[in-house]
Amino acid sequence: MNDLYKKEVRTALVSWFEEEKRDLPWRKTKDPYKIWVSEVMLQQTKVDTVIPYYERFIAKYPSLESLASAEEGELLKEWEGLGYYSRARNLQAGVKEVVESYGSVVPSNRKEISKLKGVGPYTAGAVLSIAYGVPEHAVDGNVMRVLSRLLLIKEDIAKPKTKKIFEEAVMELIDKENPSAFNQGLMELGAVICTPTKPKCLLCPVREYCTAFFEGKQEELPIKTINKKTKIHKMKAIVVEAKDGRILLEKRPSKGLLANLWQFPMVELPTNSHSVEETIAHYYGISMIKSEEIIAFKHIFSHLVWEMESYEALLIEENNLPANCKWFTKEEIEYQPMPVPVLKIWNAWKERNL
DNA sequence: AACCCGGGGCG
DNA sequence: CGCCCAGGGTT
Repeated sequence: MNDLYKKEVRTALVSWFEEEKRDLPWRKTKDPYKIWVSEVMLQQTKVDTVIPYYERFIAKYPSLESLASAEEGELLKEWEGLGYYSRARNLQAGVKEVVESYGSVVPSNRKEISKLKGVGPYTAGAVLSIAYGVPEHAVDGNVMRVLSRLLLIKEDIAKPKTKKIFEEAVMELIDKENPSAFNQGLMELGAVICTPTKPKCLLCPVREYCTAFFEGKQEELPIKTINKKTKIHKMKAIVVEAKDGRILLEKRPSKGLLANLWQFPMVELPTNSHSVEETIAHYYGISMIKSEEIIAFKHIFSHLVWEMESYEALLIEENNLPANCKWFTKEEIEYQPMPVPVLKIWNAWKERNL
């Protein structure tokens, strides 16, 4: 890359961004805390989904201090549906560190900000450049895709080592006068123009500098090796209502998938020798007089699929429950953060019974 | 370096 | 329905 090429690329990118950028809530502020929150949410979810979550979250927790002192259950309820719940916990842990050890000022250098829980190389660079105007790289999947095409980088982006190549490329190209617009411009380009499939090259502000476009290879980049196969778990869940109207919930293990969240009692299929209802009733030590299928759906994420069916059941008598089970009033359930598949069961059940 | 962690969207 | 997307933490 010669100096003229670099200058022309960053000028074209930054002016395009300033001109065309989408009007997003977190682009109205330079508050490092709010930028931080938005970046954590955007790591896992598309912009359109994040917007309402971000608005509610900032309204409820407008400052570092308010989030630091938040009750965890309430925090997770705000996060409900976003997934990756450990990131909400890590975000709060990081925010607490800032309040307690940095006088409520988010650090403005990579070394210190990277010590915060949940702040990795990407988030560090994003907050530093966007909130503080520090010329630091913020390489995410969008940036790797854009640069692999622009500079015809053929390394496998699935390999951890490869990210360093892109970080160095960003540090060479970055606009030191406006690192915020430069980094956001790369990501915006990846989001709206330089998309994974069918990139809109004819609308691209840096098309004339794009090596892959010149060679007609933009659809072949980036190179990425395939990921692993999906595991399938078929589950059946039941909604058990006691005579006093309370509902039985079970707490998930403290580690692993959806750690510590509450769900309806469920068993993995197939069950042999007994019906699903009998198996569940036996396992949880309860009795049921009827069960009826009300909903079926599946829940997908990168390496696992649940196929769940919900049953409703009626409790005749309470026996000794497993230690991780508890009766909740219907009101209490509304304040309980739950996985989306469990929520769907609950909403379907309510629609039929309340 | 490999694996784990949700949920949504697309063809 | 199969497939893709993605950054940080843990092992």
